[in-house]
Amino acid sequence: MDDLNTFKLEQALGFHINRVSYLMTEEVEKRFARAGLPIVAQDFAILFRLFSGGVMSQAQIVDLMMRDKTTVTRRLDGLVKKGLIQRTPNAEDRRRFDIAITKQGEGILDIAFPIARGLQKELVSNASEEDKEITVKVLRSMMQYLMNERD
Amino acid sequence: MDDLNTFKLEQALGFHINRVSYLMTEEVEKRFARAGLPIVAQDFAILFRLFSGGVMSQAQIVDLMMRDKTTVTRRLDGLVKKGLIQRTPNAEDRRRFDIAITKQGEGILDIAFPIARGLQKELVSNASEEDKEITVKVLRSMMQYLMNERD
DNA sequence: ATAAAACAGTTGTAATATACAACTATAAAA
DNA sequence: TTTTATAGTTGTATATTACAACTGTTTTAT
Repeated sequence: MDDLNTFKLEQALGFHINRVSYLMTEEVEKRFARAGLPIVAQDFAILFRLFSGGVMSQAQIVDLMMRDKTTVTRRLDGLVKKGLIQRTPNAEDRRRFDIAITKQGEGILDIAFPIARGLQKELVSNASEEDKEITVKVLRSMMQYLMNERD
Repeated sequence: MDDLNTFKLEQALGFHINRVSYLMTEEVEKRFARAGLPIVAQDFAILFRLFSGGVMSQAQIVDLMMRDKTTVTRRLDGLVKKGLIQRTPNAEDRRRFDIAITKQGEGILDIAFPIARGLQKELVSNASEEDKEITVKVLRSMMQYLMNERD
């Protein structure tokens, strides 16, 4: 079951996780586009974090996104250009910017959130509460292991 | 629980799936690189499919990878250049190529497979057999839903 | 039988995503 | 006060991806 000759991809957890992740992102972005929203999934994640968590530094967003700071700089540039977030110099530390979602960004989020949330619900509509909880539990423990491996 | 103001990302299934997918790919590629393997996760998937499924056309690989045919052409170009697969003109249909893994490709797969499989096992080492099965079941139903949405 | 449509694959090109190296400016530590 | 660390940007390079347009081949329709 576990060697190269007998292993079946179709029953491997990792295979399913990657595929669902890919398809889910593709589908939510298709729906965003259909609704005329000028954002991709990553943008949505940033906007949502800023909405719930409030003002953040770019370094904090780097941690959340797990991308290089230069990558984050440029993605935030894009969101600023679209008017969805704003950079304000931080008062205490003049190296920093405070990144905040704008009213316009909130307007986008108001439309994007039900779309993303709706897809999620559709996807697990035939799974029991218990099964969903178990799935999250398993995924969370995988995540924790991977985060430890990371540093 | 389900509106923009009260929703918690940390208990959302979609969030975990995306994050685990990202971290898992990153980690397996780090381990491939450490072992001196000249492949990324996508290459591994192709090599593995060719090994288990035998010779395929590029169109079949397109379906498996869920990428545009031009993208697949170029990724296969890379694998041919590395000597890990080979293209042979198909005998019956002269538009087609038969794509096959080479001896050298199998050599790489012999090293890559235990690495990928080992990581998978580490990741779910503290989950029960039952919980793993439930997780695969949930993911598979999500996948099916998304595949239906697709066309 | 032949014209039209579909299919398999490639090439040109452009967009997007990503990060490393090197940099500026500022703050914290020695 | 000198050194080191932090926050963020810019230059540059690479990888991934796909659309449009193309060639050649096979299948379908007329």
